[in-house]
Amino acid sequence: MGTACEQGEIFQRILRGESDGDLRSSMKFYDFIELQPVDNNKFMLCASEDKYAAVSCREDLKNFNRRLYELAVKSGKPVVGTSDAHFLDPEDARFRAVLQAGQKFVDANDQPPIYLRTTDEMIMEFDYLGEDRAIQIAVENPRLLASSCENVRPVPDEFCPPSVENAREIFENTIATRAHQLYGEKLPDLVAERLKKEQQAILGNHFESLYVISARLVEKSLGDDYLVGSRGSVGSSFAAYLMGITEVNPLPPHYRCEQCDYVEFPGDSGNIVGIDLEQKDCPDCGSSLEQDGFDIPFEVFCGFDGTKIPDIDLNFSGEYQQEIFHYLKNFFGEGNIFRAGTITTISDRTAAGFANKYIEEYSNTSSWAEKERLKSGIEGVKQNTSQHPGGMIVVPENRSIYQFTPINYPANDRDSSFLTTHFDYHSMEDQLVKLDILGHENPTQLRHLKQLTGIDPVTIPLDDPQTLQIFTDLSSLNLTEEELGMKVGVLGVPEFGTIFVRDLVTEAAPTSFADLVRISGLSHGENVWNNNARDLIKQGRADLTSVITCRDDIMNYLIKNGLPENIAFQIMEDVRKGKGLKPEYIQKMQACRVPAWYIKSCDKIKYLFPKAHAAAYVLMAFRIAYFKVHHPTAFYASYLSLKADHLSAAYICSLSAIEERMEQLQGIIEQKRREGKTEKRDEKEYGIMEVLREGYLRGISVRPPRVSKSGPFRFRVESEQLIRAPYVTIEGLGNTVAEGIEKAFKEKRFTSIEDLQNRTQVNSTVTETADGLGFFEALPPTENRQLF
DNA sequence: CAGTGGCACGGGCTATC
DNA sequence: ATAACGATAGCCCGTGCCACTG
Ligand SMILES: Nc1nc2c(ncn2[C@H]2C[C@H](O)[C@@H](COP(=O)(O)OP(=O)(O)OP(=O)(O)O)O2)c(=O)[nH]1
Ligand SMILES: [Mg+2]
Ligand SMILES: [Zn+2]
Repeated sequence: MGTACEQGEIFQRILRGESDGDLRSSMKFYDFIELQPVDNNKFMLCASEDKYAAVSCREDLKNFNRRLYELAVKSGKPVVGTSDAHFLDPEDARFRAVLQAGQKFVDANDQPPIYLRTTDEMIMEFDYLGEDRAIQIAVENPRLLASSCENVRPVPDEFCPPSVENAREIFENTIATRAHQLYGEKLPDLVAERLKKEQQAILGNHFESLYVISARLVEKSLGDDYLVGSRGSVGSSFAAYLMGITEVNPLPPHYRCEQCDYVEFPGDSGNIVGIDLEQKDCPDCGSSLEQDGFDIPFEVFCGFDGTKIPDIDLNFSGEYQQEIFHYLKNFFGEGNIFRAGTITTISDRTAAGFANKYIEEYSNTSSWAEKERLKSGIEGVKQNTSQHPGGMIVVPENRSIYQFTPINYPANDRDSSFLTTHFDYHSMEDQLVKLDILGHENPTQLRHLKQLTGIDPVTIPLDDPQTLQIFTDLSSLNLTEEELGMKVGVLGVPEFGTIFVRDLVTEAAPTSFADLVRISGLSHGENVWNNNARDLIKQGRADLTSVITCRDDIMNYLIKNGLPENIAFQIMEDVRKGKGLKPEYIQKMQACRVPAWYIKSCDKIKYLFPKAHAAAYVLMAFRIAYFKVHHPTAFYASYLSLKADHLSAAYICSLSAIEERMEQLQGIIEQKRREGKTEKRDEKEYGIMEVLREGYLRGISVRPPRVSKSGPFRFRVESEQLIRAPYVTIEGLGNTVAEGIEKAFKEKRFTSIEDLQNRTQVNSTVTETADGLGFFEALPPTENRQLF
């Protein structure tokens, strides 16, 4: 425990003029006394505060240090020279100034010289105490201090998995029972071998508890009638499939009989997934066979040698995420579950803003290079802490969170029901396990669709031809390309509806479920489709089945070409993280006659899905698409009530309002893009409007609920002819001023739209439409909002 | 009725899966 | 390098409004 700088207790006492005796007794608490260079305290000479009034020259500052030294010696405490370093080199003071200017400090340019002194510099700083003492302070005592510290390892380095009672038994029993349920009394060799391999790896790496608790979470959610979406690489695990953690079956495409034990792996069905197999009846009992299997290697999840520590990802309904958090906390206990924290840094835009501001206020340079220098100098500086989207860290019973990280309330909110780790989870990922409990809207939407139609999403036929057709043309939607302005009917289908994916779908022309999985892979990550697969297909060098569409493609292909398994795996991992290919890997690939285009393709990819994730997402997308084709009203209703909770009634009733809004949004989006803004709310709203518009074109009657007011509109005319329409609560619509203003407009209380705009003080842009008014701005969202 | 503290909302930026 | 990965969410700040206070 050292005495710190002039803000520390001891120095403050000196400034207050305390006696030697008092100072010495205060010093007892500390292990060593710090002396800092006098220039560190130079600011006192011209500071206006009272406590510095008596400090008038450098000699005064030296005298402070002389006195500290004497008292320390008398108290038997070692004196250590410290520089109070806030930056490394003197010239780095500029970066600190930029940071402070950005945070509205005044006089940011007045920086004390708090850089790291070299030994020689440090000796010089204390020469007024005499050379021997200076050396003692700068060299000998710091060494003494360092040597008195034992060798400590602040954080354990071994893997500390949580333990769930009987986890091994539960794990083994569950997968065995379920395997026999699905694949019969005697498991086919392929199934048995896969299970054995996974079981060994999972138990060997102490992962069974994570499987068991994940299964429990899914069970809990399903029990509360909230379906769970699969996600992540865990769909590569057959054991996970058997435990209900994922609905992705990683076995090769196969048939299986629900009524008897018949199982068939047709083999060599390379380009398709189980869903695409031709339908057929059980040769043993005649009932219609089930088809499944996406053909995914377990190693994508776990690696070959057990060094990869995977996580388990789950998509819960956003509405239900908190519920699961609490369930997890109750399961492991308050002190064992923490939400992972994240650390916000000063990044591109903020750094640029700070640099600009600094230059504007403190410097007159117009040099682009200097601006970039200042910007890059502050990039990456920690700014704030925040909450991880869904990462929950599990601390085993025999450990304490403090062995790994401090913890804190998110955003200093003491009412928060969760604490977050102060360090991000990467600092403890090799020690503790993390469950990724993400919130997503798909499960919520499917839940609504189930409620609206009575159809259970899991029963939806995944080979429904009309649903598959929307990825080709608009025939299933009874629309024309002219009407809709696009060739395919994927608007509103999750992760398929954006212009980029629409064009991709159009170009790639999928004809099977397997193709959809490929497209899902191709449409996520930079340089997977554009500048890559797309060109290769155009040039005829490859086709949809041979380009790289997901991580697994790479690993499988390289192993097939004769690369060692672990190298193939490592290359896959580097590629999926966008690291490009190391020269040694390129050599190895060339040695195995991997074609140049393939190597280049790997090298360009910036991010790549695992097939398991693509499959999981296509399953969800396909079901939502099924509703879109066969139950359109329910589809648009569920979509809009989830996504468009900001639309006012008048807006929803008018096609012209929608189209005008779309036009307006395009302008805003374009401008933001030009300015390099990162905010995407307008783009999101545009996407919603596209779906809304499509609903109209399909003749769907999308109407707001009949508004039953919870009270009369408060609507009054102020003396200065300013109409105020305070928020009123309308059941089902939440708080809105829209209705009241529209009513006033219809009563001709405004002379024009401009008049309305001027006198209502509504922030929205208002336009007149055929059937009312359009309000183009977000209104307060409400809970439990039902539009239909 | 001026002053003020607090809240809601929109917008900007960042993190993460 | 060519426009394009999609989705979800948290935190902070400025602004405007409102209720409360004295
Ligand atoms: N579109 C998109 N999806 C992502 C991105 N990062 C992650 N995801 C999705 C796909 C992942 O499979 C899923 C889970 O993310 P994880 O970080 O857990 O990685 P993943 O499970 O794929 O691999 P892992 O075995 O956990 O290392 O979330 C991304 O940058 N873009
Ligand atoms: Mg994962
Ligand atoms: Zn049968």
